[in-house]
Amino acid sequence: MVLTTKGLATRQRILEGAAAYLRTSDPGNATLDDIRNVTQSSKSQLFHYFPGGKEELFLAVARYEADRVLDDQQPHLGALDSWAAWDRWRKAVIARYKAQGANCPLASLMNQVGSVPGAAEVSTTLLRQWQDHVQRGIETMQAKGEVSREINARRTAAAFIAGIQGGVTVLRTTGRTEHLESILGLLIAYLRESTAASTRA
Amino acid sequence: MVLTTKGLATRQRILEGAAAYLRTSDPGNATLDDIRNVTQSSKSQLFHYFPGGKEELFLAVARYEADRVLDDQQPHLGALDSWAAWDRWRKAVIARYKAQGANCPLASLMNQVGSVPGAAEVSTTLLRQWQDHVQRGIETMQAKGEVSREINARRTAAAFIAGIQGGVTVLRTTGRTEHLESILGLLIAYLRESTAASTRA
DNA sequence: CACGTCTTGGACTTGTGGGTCCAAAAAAGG
DNA sequence: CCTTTTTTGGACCCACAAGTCCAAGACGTG
Repeated sequence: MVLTTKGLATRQRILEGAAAYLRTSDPGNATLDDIRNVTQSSKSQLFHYFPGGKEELFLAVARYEADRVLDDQQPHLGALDSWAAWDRWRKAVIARYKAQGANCPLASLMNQVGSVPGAAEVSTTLLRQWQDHVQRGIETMQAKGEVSREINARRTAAAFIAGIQGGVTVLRTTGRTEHLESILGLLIAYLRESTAASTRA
Repeated sequence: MVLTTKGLATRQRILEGAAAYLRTSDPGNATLDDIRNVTQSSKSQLFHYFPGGKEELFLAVARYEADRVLDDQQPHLGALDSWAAWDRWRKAVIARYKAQGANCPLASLMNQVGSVPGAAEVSTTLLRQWQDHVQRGIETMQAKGEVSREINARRTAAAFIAGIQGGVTVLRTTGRTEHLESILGLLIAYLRESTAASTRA
């Protein structure tokens, strides 16, 4: 399939329109007709630009959204080199998910891991990149002597990822940000207190 | 609707069969015909015992599964009164979810929070009960002087819930228990180290 | 302008799955 | 037993949504 400028524009319009729509409604119940309406396109356009149909389109949206997740945490996530930076990052994460509320496109994606092939790969990649950033942040703090060297950076970064995911899950379920704020605060406190704790070990 | 003994038995057969089936397959794609096959029942039986149709049946399954979640953590969860007890609980949680793997009935339930009315109530109730148990455990340890009184039991219990949820989410997505083990270990370590930390505060 | 390719509209097909209905079988009850 | 109520089987209906198809429109190129 060769695409002209016009074709690419249409494809992009569909992709972004679909992403925006899926962000405001349960992807599980979304239909191609919904996408068609919201993107002002026809059935043939949908299948022309996404020959794999619904599955291909939704996966493309998932990839698109996965990029946004990390972007929304920048520049903080990429430079966790002081407690102030960690704090800004914490607030950015909370703000992002508070604004997003009950509609987490990535969460819906993860639910399709079982049914849609490529979904596992997309979400696993995202989680890994996310975790890598946090791990680098911890290691940076260790290099500066702000975090004990006894902390296992990789394992602790994994805990951060789990904590955030869970906080978001609870937020999506109950509508309260309390859990997310609590776990993030606790994890950072754990890091900060590690220097003192390490003198006891 | 008045049910005889036989009727109740049939209803129960459907409920448990559906629960077992939904545990081994993505509830999002499950159909009433699937349930019909696996429970050896007819359409009329399904609608006779669950007049609300699919929604009512699935919600009943959700309630049924929600009870199992806490039961599977007993008796440990109900008596978090020593570090050994916390450790047994930790292992029970990990074992439960490791065995369950990618199919978490509750997770699927939470995804329907948006679309199915009663779903939010069921999962919120479960999370609250779960959190209450943990909170009581923390308070018990505080009473015994094993955990610093400066720890906010409620907030920390919330962090545990978020951590576990997230660990399970990652497990469902990637198939690895690493994150769940990491966050649980970290949270308990945080509690244990709090006594020492409080002497600094 | 003419030709081929890319793009688009939308009618149509097809499969599927939730839900309805009725008549027959089985119990319960007197 | 006979009547009434509950239980059951499964054919049927209907709506909806994914995907197909073709003809027409737009656009670039020689």
